[in-house]
Amino acid sequence: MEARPDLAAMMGPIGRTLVAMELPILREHELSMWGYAVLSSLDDQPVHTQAALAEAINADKTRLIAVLDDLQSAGLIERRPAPGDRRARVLTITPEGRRLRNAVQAAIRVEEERLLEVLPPDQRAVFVDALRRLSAASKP
Amino acid sequence: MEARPDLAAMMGPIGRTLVAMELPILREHELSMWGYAVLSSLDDQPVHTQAALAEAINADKTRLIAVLDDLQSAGLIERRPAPGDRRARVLTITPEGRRLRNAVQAAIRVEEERLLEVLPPDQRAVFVDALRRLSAASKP
DNA sequence: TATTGTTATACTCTATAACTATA
DNA sequence: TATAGTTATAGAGTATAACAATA
Repeated sequence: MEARPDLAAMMGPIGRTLVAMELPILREHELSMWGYAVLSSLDDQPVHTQAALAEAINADKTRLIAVLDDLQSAGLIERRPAPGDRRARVLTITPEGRRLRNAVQAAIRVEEERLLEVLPPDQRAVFVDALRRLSAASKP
Repeated sequence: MEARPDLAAMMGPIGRTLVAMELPILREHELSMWGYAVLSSLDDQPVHTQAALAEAINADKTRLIAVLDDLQSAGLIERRPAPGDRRARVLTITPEGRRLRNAVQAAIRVEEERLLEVLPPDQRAVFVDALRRLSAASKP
């Protein structure tokens, strides 16, 4: 067993660097971190209840409400009553929301690739693929 | 440019899984997350001011004080006045502190390796090495 | 004047409980 | 009775400001 720092001890600084890199980009687009998470989640497919969205992005459903209010009043998402259940709200991203989300993600991607440049070229794809596998296995 | 989730979006769930895995181990040894971070930092070498320790583990110096009080009264660290500067305190880990730290880290390592089993064997070392490079580059 | 450790205070984020309207 | 969304409240964690001792 080789000596190395704990995984969490290594991931902490990387995570802080990623957040510090994203915050200016988000602020430039007048979007909060949670707002961006919501847009990213809705970009894949519409969600049929706010509770489901909260669980999908690991947020508290009570905390999401102000976020959704802001996104809706900014015209980035739509909150329509669900056809079958008048309690629920169907959440969809608007074309403008998708445009904004794509712009933000593209800017973030540029910075991410810059960070990944500290890795030997043949390690980069392996690292990203490993992250994908581990995050998929960490869903619960 | 291949499509993939943001790095932060993938690291979030992994980080939560790691924390959820560590908490029971820490509780079993009656150690807080910050206490473990302090012991791990001091295990490498003594630190000559509390402020330096705070910066090393990315903590607020005011928040560290209660943590150090607990560790000291548990006999896991020593806080001695610095020879040259009577304001400062030299922080050292005790033999018992080192024993505890090693036990906790060994238990964490077992669980980490179990998580890494979702990766193809030839990806594991690459992933850990990439984490090490990225965290080293994320120090500021 | 600046720094070390400390205490006290304020603030942010998050979770808990309670309410309404539907089912 | 249970669930979706909402609101209001309480709690944990964190940062900010101010202090005494020393440099």
